[in-house]
Amino acid sequence: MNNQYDPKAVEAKWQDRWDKQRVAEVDLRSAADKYYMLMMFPYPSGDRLHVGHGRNYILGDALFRYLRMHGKKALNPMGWDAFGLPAENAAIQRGVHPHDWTFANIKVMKEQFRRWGILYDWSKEIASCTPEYYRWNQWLFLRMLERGLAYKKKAPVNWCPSCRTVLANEQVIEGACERCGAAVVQRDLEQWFLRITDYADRLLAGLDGLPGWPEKVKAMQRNWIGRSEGAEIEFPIPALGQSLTVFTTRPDTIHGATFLVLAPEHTLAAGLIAGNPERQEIESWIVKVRNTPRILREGEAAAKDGRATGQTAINPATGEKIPIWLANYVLPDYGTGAIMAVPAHDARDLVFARQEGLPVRRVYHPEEGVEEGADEAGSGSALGEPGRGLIRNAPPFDGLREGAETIRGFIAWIEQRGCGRGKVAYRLRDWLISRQRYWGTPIPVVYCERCGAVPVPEQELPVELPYDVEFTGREGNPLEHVAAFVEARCPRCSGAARRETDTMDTFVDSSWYYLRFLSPRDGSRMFDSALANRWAPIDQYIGGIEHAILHLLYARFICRVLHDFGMVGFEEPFTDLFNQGMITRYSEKTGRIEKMSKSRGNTVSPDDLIDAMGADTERVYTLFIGPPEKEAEWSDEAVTGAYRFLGRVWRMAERLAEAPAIAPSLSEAELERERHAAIQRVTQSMERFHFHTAVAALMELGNALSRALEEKTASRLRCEETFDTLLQLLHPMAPHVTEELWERRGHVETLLDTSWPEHEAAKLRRARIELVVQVDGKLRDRVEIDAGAGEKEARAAAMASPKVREHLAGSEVAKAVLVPGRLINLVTRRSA
RNA sequence: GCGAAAGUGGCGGAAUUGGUAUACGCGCUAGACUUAGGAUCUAGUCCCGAGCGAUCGGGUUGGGGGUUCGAGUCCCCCCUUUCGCACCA
Repeated sequence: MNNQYDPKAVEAKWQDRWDKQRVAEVDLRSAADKYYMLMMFPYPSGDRLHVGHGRNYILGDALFRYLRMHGKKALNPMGWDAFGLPAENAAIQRGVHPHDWTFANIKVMKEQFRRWGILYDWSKEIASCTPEYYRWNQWLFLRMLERGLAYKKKAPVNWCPSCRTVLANEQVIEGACERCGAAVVQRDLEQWFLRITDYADRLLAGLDGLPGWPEKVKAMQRNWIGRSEGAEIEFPIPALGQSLTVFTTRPDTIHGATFLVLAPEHTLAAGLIAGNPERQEIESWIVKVRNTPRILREGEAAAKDGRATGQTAINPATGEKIPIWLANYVLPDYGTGAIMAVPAHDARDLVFARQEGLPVRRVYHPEEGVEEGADEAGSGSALGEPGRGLIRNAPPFDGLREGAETIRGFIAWIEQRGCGRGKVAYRLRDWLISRQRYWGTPIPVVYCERCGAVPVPEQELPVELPYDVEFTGREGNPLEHVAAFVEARCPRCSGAARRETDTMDTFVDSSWYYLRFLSPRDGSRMFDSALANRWAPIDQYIGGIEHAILHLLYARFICRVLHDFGMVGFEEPFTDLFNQGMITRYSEKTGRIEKMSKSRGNTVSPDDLIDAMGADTERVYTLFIGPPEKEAEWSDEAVTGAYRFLGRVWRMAERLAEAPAIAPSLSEAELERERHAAIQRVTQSMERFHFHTAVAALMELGNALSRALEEKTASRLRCEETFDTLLQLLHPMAPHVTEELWERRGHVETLLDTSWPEHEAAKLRRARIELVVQVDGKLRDRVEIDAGAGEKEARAAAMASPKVREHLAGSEVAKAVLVPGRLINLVTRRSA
């Protein structure tokens, strides 16, 4: 007889059984109620999952099993976000085809999920790299193209002149190509965009209707959308016979605009420097700025660098001629790519004005008697604090106070004079979906010499990725060299045409996958709207904070597009969002505690851990490690705490026989109380996602039962009942060992099919309680008293305590505050 | 710089609504058992002081102030840390 806890055989047995019985499978049409949970769409990257990754899935599975025991057959599907750059890199570096590499990785990951004991509805499995899936990316693209939501424009890419290929941002290391080290340049290419900016306002407003989302994520999205109200103002340029439009949030400072600054990329730049004697120098400077990778240009307070164009514009408010400059600190794609510089009220403009010796003119002046700010840009740098100053020398606005009201007045005045209009600008840019890569969804367009860009007709979808491709990492997109793919017929005129070789950003795949899970094999449509409206939006989405912005914003955008197309009846795809914190661990490499990752060499392999202590141990520890929304440091030593706990539970099963048939005393009511208290605490903890306190409560119940067995204070029946409850409550965290012990206890039904226990309030009450006695708020004694005792009795019992008397000596009790069932506080007044 | 969150034993952390601070676990200490192990069990473990002792007294949730019979929790000021954003006009 072996009473050593050995999880290996037990876990294999139950994993096998869950697989065979397809326990997580949900019939979407007949399910009585709906609850749709979702884990992030994982990328099969080829690196084995480590225990840090496990947190997401283990958390989800604990929730799934918990719901299941509440009678909810939740839908928990899993699929693969299978396109992407690493597959292509693997092909280049190791000569494995991205397709084969990806599917090999998927197989490995599925096995890892299995070993964690995670239940997914695999009948709904999808992989975004299959034509059955990506044809609907193409279909959606065509619908968006029809409605002007997809369009093409020039945009810069990172270009390695030596490899003659496009690089992703992460392939550019300090301005150089990661492979060959050549200096990377910015090159303009015609690329496809989705018009997410049309939805900026709706995406922003929608955040207010998401109480189930973490504030942090909503704040990040608001920040990313970056809405700011202001005005567009026209500054006439007499020499060119046209005017320049700038965007400003501070039209009220227009009288202080002493020069204009354009981004070097601005379309008017060439015209403005045409007559400049230093034109050549300026042109090469422009090229230099443009070739600076965006990350460097925007990064860490890069020095301001500019050139005067030699031209002037007219400030429409003052009628003055002001110089026009080009400078790197003005971004080409925010606002109009041009600003009116007000150095007196803008810190950046001030720096630049001082550097170049440009004039500074104040609009707002401190009020009489108000201390003047430290420097001349003091006022105005803190917009939104009205009353910081008054306008002077700007008729007809003199005397107005800084604030939103004044700004509105200026906008009205500018509109009236016909030199501008109120305008809202967004930081959000349109979504660039073009990738010059093989391993992605081909964009369904062909280019015909006669007809131009022509969409591929719907009946010709999918445009399939060819399998036979050569991967060199050089000479651009491998697809360009596949003649059978590139050479096409124009759908309109049947003439010779060239197929688009750009593929789509993988965020397109992940922005609607949750809908495809509902009808994964439907070859006739993107998804089944009736099922989508029944099962979506997602009740609970669980994933990492790293997707707070891009993925979640794109998915919200696409959901609205589908809504506007009449395909779904809701605008928000994810009702409740939970972001689990990352698992960190000390890294030998860097000497710091960091996010667990392969590159930092601080991962812990679940395979080794499971071999040594079992998946249940990993699960319990992962849930016990701390509040799931916070970062948590993995401790190799602390894992043994979980292992010991499960071992104690395991051995307890045999010790149940030691309990006496009949309780020797009334003290077994205490065990019953502990059992109900545990039910209550675990349930409350689970509802709040506080799995760590749920585990703690179960450890306490285990300790209580262990004590009862040791001291033989409870009958066998009571001990068995307590043990069964422990197994039920522990099941979501440690499914294998609990099922096994449950079965060995002789139950026929599996634990997963039992219903979650409920606590009885009556069982939580004690007849006699310990009442804490405080004197002036300080704990002095505890007295035993009837639970239902009133203030009179409580006070009498408190006064009966010698310790309390001692502390009351020389004082009299002015009043007593009773918290029923908890404490009594005697407040003294010094005796006269 | 802006925004958000958080500071509790040697460590991870607990404490729905203001009501016994430090649950649970790790580590550590002592002991038991043992054909030595990363096994199991028992007891102890916030700090200071007194006592042979069961105990007793005092202090403690980053610092300071306030509200309250009572504050880890609420309010004000300060300090520190982490995360996110950052030439966004």
